[in-house]
Amino acid sequence: MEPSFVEKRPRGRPRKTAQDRDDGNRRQLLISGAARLFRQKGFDATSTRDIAAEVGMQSGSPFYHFESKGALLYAVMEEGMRSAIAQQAGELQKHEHLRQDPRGLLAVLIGNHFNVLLGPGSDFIPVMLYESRAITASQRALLATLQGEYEAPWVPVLQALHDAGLLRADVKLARLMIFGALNWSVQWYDRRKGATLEQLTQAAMALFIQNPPP
Amino acid sequence: MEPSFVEKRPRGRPRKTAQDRDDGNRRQLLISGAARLFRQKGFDATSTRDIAAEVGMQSGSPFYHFESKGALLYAVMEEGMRSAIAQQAGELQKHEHLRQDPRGLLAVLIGNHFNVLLGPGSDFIPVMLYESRAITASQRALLATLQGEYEAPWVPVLQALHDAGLLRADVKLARLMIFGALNWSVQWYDRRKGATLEQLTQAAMALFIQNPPP
DNA sequence: CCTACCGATCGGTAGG
DNA sequence: CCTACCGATCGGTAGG
Repeated sequence: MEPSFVEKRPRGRPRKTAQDRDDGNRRQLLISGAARLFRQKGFDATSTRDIAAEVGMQSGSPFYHFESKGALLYAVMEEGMRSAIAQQAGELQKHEHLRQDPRGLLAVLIGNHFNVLLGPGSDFIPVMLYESRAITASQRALLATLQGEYEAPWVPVLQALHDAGLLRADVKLARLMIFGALNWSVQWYDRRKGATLEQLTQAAMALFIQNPPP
Repeated sequence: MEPSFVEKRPRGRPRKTAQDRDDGNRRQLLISGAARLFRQKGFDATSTRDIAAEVGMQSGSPFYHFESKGALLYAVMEEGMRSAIAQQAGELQKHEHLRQDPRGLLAVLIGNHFNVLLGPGSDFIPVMLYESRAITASQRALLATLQGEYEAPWVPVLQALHDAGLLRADVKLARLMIFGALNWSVQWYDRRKGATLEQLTQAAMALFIQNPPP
């Protein structure tokens, strides 16, 4: 039998080095640890003690970096949105040659969105999607601005597809339903089995987009 | 100024009559009150005291009817599924003349699903969709059986549409994405403004179903 | 960032 | 079904 007072963390708490004092290092660690737990167990079911333990801190220490548990949740969401916006912009730039091909552009947007939702390190946006009840109205308003920024490139693409007869539904409702179809994948997609993200993208395109008229 | 000790509920607690002792009456009241609050605030953010107050009981009394808060949540979900299954079966029977028309059948299924999600008294299924993290694995397995029962009529309809060239995506992925598109409406649909459920159904049909080949 | 702690709330129960 | 209550947990803080 091991004595019960052995430390669970190897070598006790992390050593303090000059690096550690480097401002936002620990703060970032808290944000990503919180994102992981919020996604796994939900916001309410995750205690600030859980989060502290996840990153090797004592129970009161998260409050040195964040005013409140809610502020930490909001930080997760905001960081998720900002990085998703940047990632999407990068993909669009990489495929700039598709500028006149709304079909190809939609495939790029959908593929990237699946990556944001289900790819590696993809805890932030699912948390934002499924925990928005837990933030304040003014935080929700701030996030809505970022969401508008994220959705902005989709609008002309969907409109062009509509005009070309490749997307028959009302553009606004189509956008809401397409995002629903994609966002829901968080509930059922299993990385280890089933389709790849590319196959998901192809299926989505086949589902939403009409056969080009001959 | 009104004195602050006035009772908020008219006439104090409800009188005990022979009706009230009628077994499942209070139990049902608890289930639907809990459904309303779970949907509004989420499972974790709703206390059993909130639920008791919602139906005019004292704080300990819900536990006379349910073993635990979790059992009450499960009761909400199971009742939601059973009633959705029954409602769907009724709609299909009412439109039996569409037996050879998979397009028409899908419109019936989608229209009914929007009603289950967004229609009057529609708290149960949204709770089931968005609080499944809070139930046990064996409860989840029981619900999965009911969900399979609910989805069963969709499968041959989608397969027939696929065979007819009206649905191009892989049938299983199409089903998952269609449910996603519909279920997500819980997050954005506002009964007071925007489209009717019929318009939603039409938009969904236009989005998913190809133009019939000439 | 840790230690030690507080007040509030919560799910649940005994006893009637 | 109510009254009175318990133990546990939680978000958060003072003081170092």
